[in-house]
Amino acid sequence: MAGNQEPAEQDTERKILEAAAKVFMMKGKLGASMQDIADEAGINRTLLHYYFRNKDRLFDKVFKSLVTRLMPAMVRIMTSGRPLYEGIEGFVETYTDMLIENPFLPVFIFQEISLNPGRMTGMLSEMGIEPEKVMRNFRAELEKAGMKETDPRHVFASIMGMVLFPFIARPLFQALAFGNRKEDFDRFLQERKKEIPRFFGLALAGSNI
Amino acid sequence: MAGNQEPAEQDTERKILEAAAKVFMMKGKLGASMQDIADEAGINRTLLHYYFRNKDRLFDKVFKSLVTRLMPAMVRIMTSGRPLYEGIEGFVETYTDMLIENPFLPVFIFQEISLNPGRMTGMLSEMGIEPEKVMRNFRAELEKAGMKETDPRHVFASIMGMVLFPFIARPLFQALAFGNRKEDFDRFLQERKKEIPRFFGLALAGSNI
DNA sequence: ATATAGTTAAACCAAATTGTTAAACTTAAA
DNA sequence: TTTAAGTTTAACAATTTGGTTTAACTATAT
Repeated sequence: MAGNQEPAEQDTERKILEAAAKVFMMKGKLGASMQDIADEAGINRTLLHYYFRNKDRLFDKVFKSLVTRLMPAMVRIMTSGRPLYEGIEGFVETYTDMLIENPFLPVFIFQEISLNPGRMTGMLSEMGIEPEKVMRNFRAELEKAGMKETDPRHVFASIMGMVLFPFIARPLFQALAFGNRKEDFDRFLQERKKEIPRFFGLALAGSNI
Repeated sequence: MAGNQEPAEQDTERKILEAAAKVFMMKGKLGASMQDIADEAGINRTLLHYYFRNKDRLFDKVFKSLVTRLMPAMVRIMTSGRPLYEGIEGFVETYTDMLIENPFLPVFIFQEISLNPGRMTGMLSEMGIEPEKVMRNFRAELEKAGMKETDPRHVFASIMGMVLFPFIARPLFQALAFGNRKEDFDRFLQERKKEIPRFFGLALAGSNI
């Protein structure tokens, strides 16, 4: 074929998706204009439509890719196969690092699934995630670790909440508890990788007396 | 003065604010139109401008009132004066109940402070909240309870995260872990009032061996 | 050299939304 | 009954935005 600029084509598409993800995350779906995204990507607005037809289709692509980035880690904790404490330690570490790289991700995702809850259900099965199976695995892990009597969903909600809170509440929390000193907050996030597992270790110890 | 319909006037203003809060929470600031709010309040759109001039002023009023509703409970936990465990128990209970009444509140608030972080700092001092003082109190409480070596901010982040997570992730979490059975999810929220304090009790026991 | 995908520029339309204005109507207080 | 605040209706201007179209330009593979 003639005129095949494959590298440029792929590069542009990637550039657009990256720019769109950034802008969508920072301004929300409605707050972000196609022009904003074009500017961020350093291209013409017409080209956006050339590649992705319209805003909805672009947003869907971006959103799906972000969710699939967020979810696997979330599932991994429940299917790790390692002893609970180490499983938690590994999960908290990698998940926290991922969130440090994408600080706007959680608020963005949760806002969007709150505005459009119907979209999720289908997306989960598309990703090959089977809730019952995941939950059964997780329960088995907990029993191995000696937390027989605890509903695994409570443990799961606690872990997720503990990891996510600083990111979700960041501007408020950073102002309230760190006098808006970003460095202090960042150090806190690093500490948290040890502190959350330690906390679960204590609870396990307490329950095994 | 002539033509003083004070009751009607107050009633309308209240109706508008309630409607606006509901619509803003469900659709976000940008997703909500003045017409939506007028419809929800059962009044004419013109009247909205008559009372609140423009969308920004209306939104500010609503947002401030929602934040002041959300914050005091958040501060109370750190200044309760009761022994830690009971303090946590009471906080989790009242906070959870409040969130059950306002399920969209957290996502809405955190989205908005994420989009407009600057607004918060001023709002905090307006509300008479002094971060340092609150934090000092909380640290004292923790020491009394025997958690001397723990940074109070970690405990705070953990409690808040554990309480908030089910609400923030609701559509996703409810689908993943409860097969979208609302009743099961609601029961889970009730259980959580006991489960979170129990968890902290275990951790305390573990740390005091 | 030419055909073609990629890209830009410019102009444009259509829809939605905010905010404003003027006029009329309602109701209750004075 | 008059007055004035509260309220509705209708219409309008201004702006933003998404989306489309057309023509031109670029670079490259054939």
